[in-house]
Amino acid sequence: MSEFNHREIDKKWQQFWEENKTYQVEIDHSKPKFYVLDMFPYPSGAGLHVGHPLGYIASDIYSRYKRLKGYNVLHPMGFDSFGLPAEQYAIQTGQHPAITTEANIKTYISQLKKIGFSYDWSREVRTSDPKYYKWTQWIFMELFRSWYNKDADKAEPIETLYEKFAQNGTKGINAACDEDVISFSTDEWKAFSETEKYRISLKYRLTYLSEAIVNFCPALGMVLSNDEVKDGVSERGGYPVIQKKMQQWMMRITAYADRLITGLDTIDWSDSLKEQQRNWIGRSVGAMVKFAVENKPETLIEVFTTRVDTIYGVSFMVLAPEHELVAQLTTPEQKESIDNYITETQKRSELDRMSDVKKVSGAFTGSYCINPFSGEKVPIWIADYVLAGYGTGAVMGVPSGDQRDWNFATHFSLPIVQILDSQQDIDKQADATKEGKYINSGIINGLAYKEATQKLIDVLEEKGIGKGKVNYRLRDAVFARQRYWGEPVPVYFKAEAGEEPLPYLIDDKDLPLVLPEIDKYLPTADGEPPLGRAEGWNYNGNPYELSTMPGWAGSSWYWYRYMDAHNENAFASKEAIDYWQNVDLYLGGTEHATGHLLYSRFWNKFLKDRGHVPHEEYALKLINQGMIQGRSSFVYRLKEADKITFVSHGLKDQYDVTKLHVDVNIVENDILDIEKFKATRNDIGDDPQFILEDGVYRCGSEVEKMSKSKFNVVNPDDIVERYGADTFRLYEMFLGPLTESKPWDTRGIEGTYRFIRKLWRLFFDQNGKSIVTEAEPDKAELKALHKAIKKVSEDVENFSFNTSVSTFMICVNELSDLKCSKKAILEQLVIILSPYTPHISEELWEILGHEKGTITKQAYPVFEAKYLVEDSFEYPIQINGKVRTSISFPANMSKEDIEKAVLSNENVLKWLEGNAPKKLIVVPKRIVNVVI
RNA sequence: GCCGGGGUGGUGGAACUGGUAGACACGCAGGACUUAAAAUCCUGUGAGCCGAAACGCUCGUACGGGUUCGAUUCCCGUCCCCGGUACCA
Repeated sequence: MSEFNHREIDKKWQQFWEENKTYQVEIDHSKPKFYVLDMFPYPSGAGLHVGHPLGYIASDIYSRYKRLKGYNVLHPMGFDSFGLPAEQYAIQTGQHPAITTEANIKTYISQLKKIGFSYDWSREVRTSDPKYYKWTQWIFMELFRSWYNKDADKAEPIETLYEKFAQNGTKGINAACDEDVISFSTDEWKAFSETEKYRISLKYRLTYLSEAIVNFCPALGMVLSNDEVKDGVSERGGYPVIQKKMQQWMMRITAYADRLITGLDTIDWSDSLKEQQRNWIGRSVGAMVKFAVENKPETLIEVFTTRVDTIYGVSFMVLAPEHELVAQLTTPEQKESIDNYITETQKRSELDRMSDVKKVSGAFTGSYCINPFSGEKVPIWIADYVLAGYGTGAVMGVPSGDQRDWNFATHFSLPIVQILDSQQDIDKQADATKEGKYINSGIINGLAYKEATQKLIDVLEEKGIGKGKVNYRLRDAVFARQRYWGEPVPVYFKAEAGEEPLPYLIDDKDLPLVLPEIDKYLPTADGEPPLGRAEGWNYNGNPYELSTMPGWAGSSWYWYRYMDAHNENAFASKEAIDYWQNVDLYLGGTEHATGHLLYSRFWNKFLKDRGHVPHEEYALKLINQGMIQGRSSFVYRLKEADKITFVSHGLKDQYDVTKLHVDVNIVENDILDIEKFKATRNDIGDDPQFILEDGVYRCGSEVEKMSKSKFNVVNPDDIVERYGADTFRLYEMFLGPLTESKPWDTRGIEGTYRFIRKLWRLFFDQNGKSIVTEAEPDKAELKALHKAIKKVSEDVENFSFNTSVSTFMICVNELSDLKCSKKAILEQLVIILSPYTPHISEELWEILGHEKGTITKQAYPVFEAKYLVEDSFEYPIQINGKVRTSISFPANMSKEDIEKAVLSNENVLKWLEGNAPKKLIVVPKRIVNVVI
């Protein structure tokens, strides 16, 4: 083989691995286990682009490295195959989402296989497979069958709650539950009917029904995701969208808020990601205070505040426009303005409401409430910066201490009261200080922050008008989608005579509840979700729930399914879970920080509580890979010309032009392939003109998100076909640090391609004759090799794959300069390369005379320090911070001796010009600085 | 807006714990080989300055300050870009 042929080599080894089931893994108690997990992809219709495999390549390198280090590595792949895009496609084309999904998965698998990943494909899972979602439904049922006992700080079977009710009624119950639970005694409990007991229990379960606000599009009759809403109208059709309350299944994730925070201290995830989760959960310590409405002492407005100490500074009360008391509090004179304001608010999404802080808006209800401490009358307003879903949906306005309140008060001419003697310039802006002593503050006058807060909370609790409370920004998760392409909720509704229907779980033996066939994927005429179209969609005559589960359901437990992917009796066998335990390394994007990565931790903690899994946290280490952006190319079209004319990038400033995206696949090194351009575009006329520079058409470029509409999508298949899987793998790693986002630029791949060919030439001469020798390596060769072993091992452990590719390049350059083709060196080089370049490493391993396919069974080489010892170091010598000369000293020379030697060095003395050094800094093995 | 991340040559990036900024690679320029091309190899390549050359000098890690003998690295402020913002996955 004179030139290395990547097509043949890739094919040969991919086939070999498949036939020999090289990467299939079984429970093996003789080896330590290691579980490397990739976030599984949603199989979109566009297929993989070069950005997707970045994390997969990194995790594959790590997996292969760990195997060479003697671990039994579980490295699986699957598909998160329920989701909105397949459904939208189904709505447009009538094609069943299962069919498009199946086709997309096929494409994904073939694309992934071409890159040579060491996945155990026998364990592949798909969330939309009934055999899989049977267990998603089962976990939903387990959640429904559980309540959260705050005393035990864990989820327990609902039966234990029934027992507690039977023993003591609601006395002493400390549960995560709905706000509106009622109190009762043992006797009352016993007197309740079974249905009544059941109805009560629904308010305690970890999945429950509740009202939640959704984006509703009346014209489409659909609930839309935020993604489908653009500027207040639906993306499809451009119809108005309003915020509407709707009965929804919810998950009581807030019960786990504290454990989700404290658990972060036990896992090796990046600080920034942990910080995002902490902030998302948003634990804040404060107080709940009830304000009675003027002349209606029985009507209480509850507010949560983290600054109860500022209570004497309250000059207004603001409710969310959706707050349940708004209608009742609005006086007839104010009704019109309040109604208008509410209508306006409904048009705005939560994000708009939060983002827009410059514009102050609000409306006065006409009512007042009474400050429970000062007894003063406080006007009640509504404003959209208060969100119904956070806290109690009401805030007390303290303009002197909070900038947003200050803006509101200033805008509406409400009083601003100073409450701390240390507050400064409160006529110009709010001052949130906690320093100083309170003034104008009744019972806390003269106190400092800590005592004042304690005193106020004591009084609140004593009088029963409030209490100290921990509040979370985290809200319970909505667990229902009015969509077709998701897991059916295994619940049916049944009513006692004359009663509201109640939800009941189907029997375990009836799982999975399989998604029914329907004629269209749209809501029904009367606005029910698509499942309303399914015929016979009932359980023994009782209607099923019509919503399906959200996208995150199936991805919240999938790592367990890989452990035992085909088990029909459990989500995974006890034996499998005992062996594989949890994920040692999890790789995926940061965009999942507050979604998937939080929900999955929640489900895992729940499964732990109920004894189904062994650990509180499922992913010990998490690495977030960055995004790969696209590099878009542009052509410049003349705005005014008789014929359609494009002008080259360098000349465009001389004309009036429009910038247009052009497919990056017909551009090479920024030079446009004009013939292909003409052939592939039908919007440029028959005979477009080109104004060239240097005889070619140069395109402009910009870095943007990779997407079809920007014509900058690069398909890994094309790259693999042209350069081979190994070059592609190396280049993806070489592109930059794993965790950063960086642009794809196909040009640079030549460098890694050259590297591979250079590597090949260590084995063969131009005629394809092997030049490998059995000679003993010398010190320089061993040094080059062991330097690489050392650096690459460190880099793999630290996930610095980009610098390890550089190290390989340097090593091969050195060996090439040394004309080293010695077997002893090449063998080890090929092994350390094999996680990065598995195909060519296998090939070269065989060429070196080893049994075919045995490189995966080798031990990872260990570097030997003796080859790396430096006998001396070259010290740059700085005079006043500028390098003026350098001196070489033995490696083991003491700091004192170096100092002496420096100060007696001729060159140094010349630079000192007779000045006595003030200070001498010697940094061992680095630098010497003489300050004069 | 809020939360998190980032900003270094023409380009992607490197730089250990604060110690010679620009490793490695792309691109570009010049050269060798070749009838030619490809491939390969060699040389140069942050900006500016001095000079025949060697040597050398000044500036330079988004911007403005600060700490330090010394700052891409630490601190304060500003600008810009990316991710998330609860129904995209």
